Amino acid sequence: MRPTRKTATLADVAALAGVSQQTVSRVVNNVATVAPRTLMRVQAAVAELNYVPNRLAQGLARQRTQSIGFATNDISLHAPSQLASGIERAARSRGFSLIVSNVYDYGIGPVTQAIAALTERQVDGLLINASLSSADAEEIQRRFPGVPCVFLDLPTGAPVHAAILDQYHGSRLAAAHLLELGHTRLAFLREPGGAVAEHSRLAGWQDALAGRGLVAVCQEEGDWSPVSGYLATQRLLVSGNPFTALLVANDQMAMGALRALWERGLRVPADVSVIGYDDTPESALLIPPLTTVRQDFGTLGQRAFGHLWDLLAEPDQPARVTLTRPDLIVRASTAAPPAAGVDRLREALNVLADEAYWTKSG
Amino acid sequence: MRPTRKTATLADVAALAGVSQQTVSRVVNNVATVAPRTLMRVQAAVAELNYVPNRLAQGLARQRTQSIGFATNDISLHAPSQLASGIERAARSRGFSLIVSNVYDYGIGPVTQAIAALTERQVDGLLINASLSSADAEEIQRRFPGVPCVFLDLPTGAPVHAAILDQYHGSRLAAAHLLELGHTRLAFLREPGGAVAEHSRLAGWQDALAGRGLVAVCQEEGDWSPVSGYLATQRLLVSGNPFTALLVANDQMAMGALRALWERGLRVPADVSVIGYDDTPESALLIPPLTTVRQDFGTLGQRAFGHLWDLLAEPDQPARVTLTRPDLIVRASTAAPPAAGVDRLREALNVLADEAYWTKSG
DNA sequence: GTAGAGAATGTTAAGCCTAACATGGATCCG
DNA sequence: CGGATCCATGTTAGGCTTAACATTCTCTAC
Repeated sequence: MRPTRKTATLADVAALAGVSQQTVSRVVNNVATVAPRTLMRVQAAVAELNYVPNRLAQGLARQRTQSIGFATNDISLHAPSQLASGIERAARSRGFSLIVSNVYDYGIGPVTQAIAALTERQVDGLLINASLSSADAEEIQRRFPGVPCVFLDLPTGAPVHAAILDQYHGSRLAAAHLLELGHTRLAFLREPGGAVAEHSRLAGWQDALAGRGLVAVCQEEGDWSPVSGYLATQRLLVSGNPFTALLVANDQMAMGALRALWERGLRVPADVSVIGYDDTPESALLIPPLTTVRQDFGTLGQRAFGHLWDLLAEPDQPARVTLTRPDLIVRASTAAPPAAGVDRLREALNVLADEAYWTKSG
Repeated sequence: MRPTRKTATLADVAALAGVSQQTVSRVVNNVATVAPRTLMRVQAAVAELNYVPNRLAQGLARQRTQSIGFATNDISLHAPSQLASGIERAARSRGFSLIVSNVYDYGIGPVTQAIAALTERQVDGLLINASLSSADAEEIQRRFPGVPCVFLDLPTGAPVHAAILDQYHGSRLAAAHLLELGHTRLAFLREPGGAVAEHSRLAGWQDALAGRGLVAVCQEEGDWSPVSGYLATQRLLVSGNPFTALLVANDQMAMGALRALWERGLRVPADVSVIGYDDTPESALLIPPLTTVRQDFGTLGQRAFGHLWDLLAEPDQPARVTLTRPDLIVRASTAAPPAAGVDRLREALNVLADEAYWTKSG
C-alpha cells in the first residue's frame, strides 16, 4: 500500500478529537445532534487537520456521487459550450460536479460509448446533448437502466425526460418570416446530419415551405463552421438555381454566407435575404446585423439541470418534456425580395438558370 | 442499505464463474497469468452479467482515479471551450475522464474554490486555465500539495509546470506589425483584468510601443464579448484622442470594433487598421478579413494533457514550461496609416482632439 | 426508585475493488 | 525422492466513508 497518505481522513480527525469516526461524520455532515462540547472539539480537529471528505469513499458508501455526466457533441461548438457553462453553474451551486464526455460522431453508438465512460464513474444522472431520434433516446434509456437521463436535443414528442428548445418551431418561424416577406425562391444551408432527424432545423424549413406548396430551390450541407457556410454558399450560387432568400442552420455558417454573397457583389438584404439560427453574440454586430432565431443555451442548461435534479429526488415520475420556444429576432439581413426578382443574382453570377427546375418550384 | 443493486459486481461474476474475486479482477485488468480455461469461464461470466468495473471503488483501492480536473474561466468562452475539447479528447483516449469546474471571478480565491471541488473528487491531476500571476500559481501548488498541476495561462517564466501560449510574444508581434506599417497613434482595446497581469496581451502591446518611445493614444477595457468591443470602440472614438490603428485583445471584440468603425463611416484599413487576437473560425471571413494572432487552443489542450500525463508518471520532475509561440496572420484589416493622418477620423467624429495629450504621445 | 424516553456516542458491517501475501499443485533437478 | 521453482489461484486486509444497530447516560414521570 502506498504510504504517502497526504490528506487527513475521518479516522485521523476522530483520533485527534478523541471521538469515534461516526461522530466526526455526524459533525461534518451536520446530521443528528452532537453535544456542544464534542462539536467544538471535532470542529477544531477538522480545522487543524484541514479535513475534507473524500467524495469517492462517500460515493461508495452512499451510493450517490453528487456528480452528473454531460455527454455532448463537440464541446468546442457554440451550443455545447454554452450548455456546459449553464449546467456547471447550476450543478455546482448544489454541490454537484460535472463530468464531460464528448460524442465524437453521429449515431447512437458513439453516444453510448460516451455515456459508458460516465456511468462507470457512477454519475447520479445524465444530461445528453446529441442529435438523436426518439427511438434512439429510448434505446439509451434501456441500455442504462436506473440512471436518470434528461435529453437536450430531441423531437418534441419523445417519451423520455427532456429539456429542449423547439428547434423545429424556431426554424418554421424563420421560414415563415421569409415567406411573409414574399420570397418564393428559397435556398437552404442545412446542418450536418440534418437530413435524417425529424426535428432538425431543416425539417422546420421544409414543412413551412410545404405549407405554401414550395420546396427549396437548392440546398447544401455545412458542418456548423463559418468556412463551411462560406463554401456551401458558393456552391449554392453556382448551382444554377437562383434564390432570393437563404435559410442557414446556424449563425456561424450564416456569417460565411454573408461573406460569400458580398464577394459576389450581392447585397444583403437588397438582393438576397439571409436568416441564421442561434443568435450568437456576434450576430447583432454583423454587417448587416443578422436576422436570426434566438436560443439561450445557458439558461437551457440550467433548466435541464433543474429537471435532472427533480428526477434524482423522484426517479419514477412519468416522462416530461420542458419545451422552450425560441424567438425570431428580426434585424437587417432580411427584407422583401427584390422587385427585379433573381435578375440581379443571375447577372452577378452570370449563369443560365435551369429552366426545368425553375418552373417546377417557382 | 438500499437493496436496488442493479449493476453486477466482481463478487457476482466470481460466483457465476466459480472463482475468487481476485481472479476475476486479474482477468478484467489483464494482469498476471490466468489459465486459459479459467479465463474463458470468467470472460463468459463478465459478458453475461454485463460487468463493468466501478471506477469509484477502483479509485479508492488504487489511490488513482483516472480522472483529471479542469479549472477554467467560463467554459462558454472561445479559448476555454477549445481547450476543453482538446483536453477531453486526449484524456479519454487514455482512459481518463474530465471534470470541469468553472472559475467565476478573477483572483486566486475563486480559483482555489474551483480547484477544491476537484480535489475532493480525488482527481489525479489538474489543468488550470485562469489568469494568474506566477506567485498565485506557486501559492496554489502549495495549497494542494501532492496534486500534479499544469497551468495554461501564466507568465512565461513561472517556476511551475505549464503549457502556455506565449501571449506576450503574440501581442508584441501584433503591435510590431502596426508599428512597421508606420502607425504612431495606436489605441488599445484590452482584456478584462489585463492591466494587472504581467503576461497579458496588453503588456505585449505596451512593451512593443515603449520600444519606440510610444504609448497608447487611448485605451479601453472589454469583457471579451463582441458587444463590449463595440461599446469600447465607441468610447475610444469619442475620447478626443484620434488613432490610426486599434489593437484588440480578441477577435470577438475586434468584430464589435469593426462594426463601430463602420457605423461612423470609417473604412478599415483605409482609415483605421484593426488587429485582433485568437484567429477564431469567423475571423478570416469578416469584412474585411481580420489580421490577427493565431492560437490553436485545441492543440494546446492536447499538449497540456500530455504534459500532465508525464507528470503523473513521474511527479517529482523539475518545473517545465512548454511554450508555444503564436503566429501573426496578416489579412486585410491592417495597412499603412492614411496619408491624411487622423484628419478623416477627426472629421468623421467631428471632435476636437485634446491637444495636450496629443503632443505628449504623438 | 425505577421504567421509559430520549439524547449522545460507539460498534459493526457494508459499499466494491486491489495489493500483498499465502497456498496448493505441477515441474524439474541432482 | 526431497527440495527448489514456478504457475494458478485463493485469502486477508485494507482504501474512506456511511447505515444500521447497539450502548451508555441523563432526565422525567409516576
